[in-house]
This record gives sequence, structure tokens and C-alpha cells, in this order.
Amino acid sequence: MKSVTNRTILFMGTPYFAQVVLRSLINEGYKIIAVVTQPDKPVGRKHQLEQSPVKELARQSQLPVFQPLKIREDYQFIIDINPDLIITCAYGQIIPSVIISNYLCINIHASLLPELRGGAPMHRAIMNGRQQTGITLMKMAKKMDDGDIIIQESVDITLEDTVSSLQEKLIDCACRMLEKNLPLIVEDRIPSHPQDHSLATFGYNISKDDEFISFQRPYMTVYNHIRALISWPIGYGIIKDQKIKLHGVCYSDLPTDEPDGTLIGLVDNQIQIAVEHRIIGITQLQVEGRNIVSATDFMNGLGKQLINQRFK
RNA sequence: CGCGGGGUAGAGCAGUCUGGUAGCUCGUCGGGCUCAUAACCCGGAGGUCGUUGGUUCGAAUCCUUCCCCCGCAA
Repeated sequence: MKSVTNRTILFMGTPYFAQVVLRSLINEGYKIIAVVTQPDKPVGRKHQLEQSPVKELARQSQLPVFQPLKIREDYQFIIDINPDLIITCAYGQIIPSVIISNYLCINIHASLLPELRGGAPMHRAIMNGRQQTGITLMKMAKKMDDGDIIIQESVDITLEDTVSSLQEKLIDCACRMLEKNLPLIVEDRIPSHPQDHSLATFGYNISKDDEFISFQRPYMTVYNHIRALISWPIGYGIIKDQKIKLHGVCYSDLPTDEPDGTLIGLVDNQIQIAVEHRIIGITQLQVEGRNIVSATDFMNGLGKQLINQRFK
């Protein structure tokens, strides 16, 4: 392992995105002095405690892990550690201003700030039909995602991207940016500039209501909505009072005269649904209480009686 | 004991309420039609109906034990 610097870094993050970034930092040889992540949470039907992806990696790498319930109150340990640099990436809690103002705090955000501040920038970028988004490295400030920008890089969103595929691209982008720029950042030798706050937009967390997909809306709105929730948290449509999760979607130009939401049938391993006189293809789906199945499997069974029924 | 759904041929499902020698669509194998086909027609193989015990002349179906899967809620 090469030693890039002997400055110490405190890493704060929680989900998969942050895990990959942390792994990259470790592999680059940075001196991660400790890791902060969200507390283990009971998950699933059995309520088994589950640790965050970041914690999993930190333990494998034998790094000290801190999981304060409320970092707003419980932050003395950071002062005790006294890191040279703090890097946050989707940590999930607000960092106390005492910390922000006394340490060099860098945040990795998955949008081109000042656009899409907030907790779900990747989902919202796709949902909003954006063709481009990116990664911003910024100095943390008191308000959410409004700190000075150090550097940003854009990433294209293709028509086929889901939030999963987009996330992989953004993770790659973030890791490359860190590889290139972190040596200077660590030494606090990189310039930054304020955001244009008048241009700020927000990408708030996905709520339960956001998971319902209406087929009575414009074609691209429906298509973007479905793919923005794949592979997490997965949106659902409602047909004949049944919730059906939509795990795979396909764009198409095929015309149809059926009314919006009509389940037309199976073609080419896609369930065709009419939206604004065009076809949206569903490739994978799941009924409550059942397993995820392909469009073909679905139409061999439960889907038979849904032909010509309409999604809300 | 948070609420609910499900385990039936390789796959997806019906049948369970109202017990009586297991069915549909797809796949698979063979044959036919066709210039040709993932299209169409004919035929075949493939299931001790998740597990345990019980009721019954008889259980996929009714009662019981346990296991596994999934949705919701957290």
C-alpha cells in the first residue's frame, strides 16, 4: 500500500455508494483514522439487526467504527480523534456546526450543485428527466449542500439508465475525482468558490407516495418515474386493486389506440401498456406476496386475466 | 408472538370454500404443414400436490406439527 500522505482522514458515510468510495480511499493508501456510520437497524420481517455497508467494510479493514445515535449531541469523539480532514458521503445525519467550523470538512454530493440539493439527487435527476447530472466535491457548510464548490464533474444519463446504473457511473466518477484531487484537498491547497444560491433546486428523499406510479400521466413522466425507482425502492402500479411492483421497464415508439394504462398483452417478453398512445414495456414485475417474475412468466399465470384491464 | 399472501410437472398459475384416481399457459421431446419461421396443427415425456401426524372407504382439498419464500409495517 502506497502512502499518499500522513494526514489523517475521518470518513463518514452509510450506504453502498459510500462503501465503494471508502474502499477506494483505503486502496489509495489514505490514512483513514476512523469511520462514522449510522447505527445498526432492525431490518426485515425478523427484525434482525443489520449493519450499514460502510460499517461492514470498516470492520473488514479493521478501522475503528463510531455509530452515534445523534451526532448533533454526541460528537466529542471527533474532537478527541482530531482528524486532519473529514470526508462525508451520504452519512445520513446533520454534522454539528462546531465540527464543520473547526475542521476541514469535504462532502461528496451526487449532483451538479446547486442543482438537486438533498437526500435523493440520483433518483430525482432521472425522475425529472435530466440528461446530465454529476458529482460535486464541496466544503461543508451549515445549510444542507450549500457549501463552496471545490470541483465538479458531469455524467450523462442515457434513456436506458435506471438509478442503479446511474449510481454505478456516479460512483466511478466520484472515485476518479478523489484519486485525482484528494492529494491537494488533504493538504488544503485547493481553491473553492461559492454556489450561486439563486439557482438552487432540491431533490428530496423518496417518500411512500413517490412509489405509486400513475399511468395517467405523460409518457416520459411515467417512463422516468419507473426507471428512477429501479432497483430501489421500486415503484408500483395499481390494476384491478392489486399493487404490482415494476422491476423492469422498456422504452418504445410503438403506437397504440388503447386508452392510457391498458394492459395490452405480451410481445417480445414485454408486457405492453398504453400511455399517451404509445407503448411502455414492462419486463419484470412482482405481485404482493409473490416472487419477482419475468413478463413472460407473469403472462403465463396471474397476468392472463389482466389483459385489457387498466392501470390507474 | 406486528399484519397479510404463498409453497401443485423445468417456469408461471388454476383447482382447496362444496373431499372422490390432477388441469391451464409456456418450455421441452417427437411428428406434420410451410420457401421459411420464435407462426400454425397433432402427439409424447415430466408431479408420492413443502414437511409431520390425524379424521375418512377415500385427502392437493378438512384438523395438527414443523420448514421455506414473499408483500406491508417498523
